[in-house]
Amino acid sequence: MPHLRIGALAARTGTNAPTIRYYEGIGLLRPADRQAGGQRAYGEQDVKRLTFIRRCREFGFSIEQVRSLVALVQDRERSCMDARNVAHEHLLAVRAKLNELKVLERSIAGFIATCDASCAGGPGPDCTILEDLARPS
Amino acid sequence: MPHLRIGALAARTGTNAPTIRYYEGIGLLRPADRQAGGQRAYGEQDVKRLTFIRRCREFGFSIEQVRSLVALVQDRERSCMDARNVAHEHLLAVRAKLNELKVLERSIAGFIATCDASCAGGPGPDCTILEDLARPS
DNA sequence: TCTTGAACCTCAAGTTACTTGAGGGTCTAT
DNA sequence: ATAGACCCTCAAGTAACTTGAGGTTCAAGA
Repeated sequence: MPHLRIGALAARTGTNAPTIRYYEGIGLLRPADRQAGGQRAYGEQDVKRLTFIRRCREFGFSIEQVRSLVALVQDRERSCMDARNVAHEHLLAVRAKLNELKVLERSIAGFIATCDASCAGGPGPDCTILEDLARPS
Repeated sequence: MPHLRIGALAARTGTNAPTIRYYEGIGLLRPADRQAGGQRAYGEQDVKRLTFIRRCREFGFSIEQVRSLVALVQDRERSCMDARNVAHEHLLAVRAKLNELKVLERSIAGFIATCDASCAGGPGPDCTILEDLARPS
């Protein structure tokens, strides 16, 4: 059983050490076993758990959502359907964000196009674009 | 000259009062004039400025970016081309984020589809989806 | 004129999800 | 045995606000 120290666990999971300690602190990871000298010692189970957590975080789940997802995994009685529902709710949020960003992208691209068209010659005190941005909608 | 109090300014700009005070505190808005009783008094110029700031924030510019954009507007010498460049840099960031989100959306949708396919019958202790999420990539 | 209630004031602390820093032990290899 | 990498704890910093406590001012109705 090769046990890992915190840095190795971090490397294996795409995390870093302070974040792992932070997760332990907020109870997302169980208090780690300690070696003789007091350093944290981890096993494969911890790699799994932390990988799960990181993946969920990458998916944009909040810490609290991850917490319930972790609880779901823990509890053999409750099914993955509960997780599915959490995920579905999140999917809707992601799609909404996606739409917002698309609108945003167009707006900025439009702004730049206008700049390029009307300020092409260089600095001009008659450029009204920044003024436009300040106009109430 | 109908002067506005903070709540009216907030309403006109889609902000709220504490946020306006916060912006004043960090120097994004100039210290507001005060009425007899010490309450803040605003004019049309402030509506413009705050509208500009809010719009930039909605565009996802950071406070610091907005700060430089505001400085650009202030400075008649520098042109809108400078603003264009700030915007262009931001556009690239938005596009990157957009791509990330698209990938994310597919991942979650895939997760849900898998759930629907393999857990359709209801809770099952043999569901491996949550296990899968914990597998190292 | 008085009084209520909404809107305002300041200052401090809370939020999210971490990161960074200070000051000091432990482990491993030479 | 000693250097250097890695680890420890605890506190504070980050972004961009929001929330709360405790108190003042304003506008309108009785």
